[in-house]
Amino acid sequence: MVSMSSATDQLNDTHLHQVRTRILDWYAQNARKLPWRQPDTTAWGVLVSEVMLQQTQVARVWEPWLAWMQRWPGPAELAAAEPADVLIMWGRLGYPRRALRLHETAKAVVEHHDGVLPADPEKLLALPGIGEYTAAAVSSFAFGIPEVVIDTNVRRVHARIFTGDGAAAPSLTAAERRLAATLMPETTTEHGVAQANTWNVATMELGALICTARAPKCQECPVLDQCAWVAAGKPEPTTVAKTQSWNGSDRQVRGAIMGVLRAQGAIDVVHLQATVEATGRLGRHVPEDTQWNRALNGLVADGLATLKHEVLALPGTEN
DNA sequence: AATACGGGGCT
DNA sequence: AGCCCAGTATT
Repeated sequence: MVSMSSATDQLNDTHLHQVRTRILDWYAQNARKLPWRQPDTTAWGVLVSEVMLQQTQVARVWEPWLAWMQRWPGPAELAAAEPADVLIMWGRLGYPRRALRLHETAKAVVEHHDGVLPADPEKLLALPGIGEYTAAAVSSFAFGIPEVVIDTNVRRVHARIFTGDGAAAPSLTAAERRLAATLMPETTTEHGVAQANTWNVATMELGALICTARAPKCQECPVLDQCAWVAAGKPEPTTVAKTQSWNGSDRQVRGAIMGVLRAQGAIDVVHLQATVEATGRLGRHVPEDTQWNRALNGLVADGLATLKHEVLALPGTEN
């Protein structure tokens, strides 16, 4: 394993320039024509795509993004929507709290930014559901501000090419931020700024299409002969992220309840029992009372479900 | 620094 | 049966 400091030490201008050029050229030839990359996409549309893409793959976001933008083209339209409709429209994208945060952001943009999404990454960061990655991504992709964009793809690509590791560390480190900043093209000219923004998306694209987490397509990689990880014989990653269990988890139960609520066309839990009985079952996993109540109370507390009337009997909770 | 938080697709 | 995914917020 090569340490981060020695990796940056061996970065000479020629090597870095070649890596940049090859990845930028590769992107020019291989970029996917994603709907949110169309030139007429608004900054708001870019934000919507980025929020949907948080922990959700491109293939699953494609159609929902199109339908969403058709229904709510801008922050004003979304701000005027009912939270229940927003959650139902979110569908099965996962992590439905993202939909709620996006709705809150739309309202904040209307209220505090004259209905115009700000370009400043710090202002974006202050909006709900927008963190370090999304703020930088929207600034760079939608507004052409050369922020350093670091997502899971970028981290893996940098780790392999420059550090020689098969995978990035479990969480983003200061060393990774420094390296990523060092790798950005100079932004002293207008052309440099444009190149820096393309560098951001090109590195992400390389990670998504070629330098994938499992079974990377190294034979098709434009920087195969400049990759520190390949040069080291592609050693297996030392750190393996532990996977969170799913079967029987609260998340599974919460997700199943949300599925029933979407199917009934309303997020109020008053009719939940009737819906569950009418549709047969909640899912494969039948929760115990305590877990059912914990999940339901959690959803209500999170604003993902509403309790407009007192619920007299929930499935399995009648005494 | 750890943990909670969906859901589906791929190996 | 794991592993992974254009992360964020909370503890």
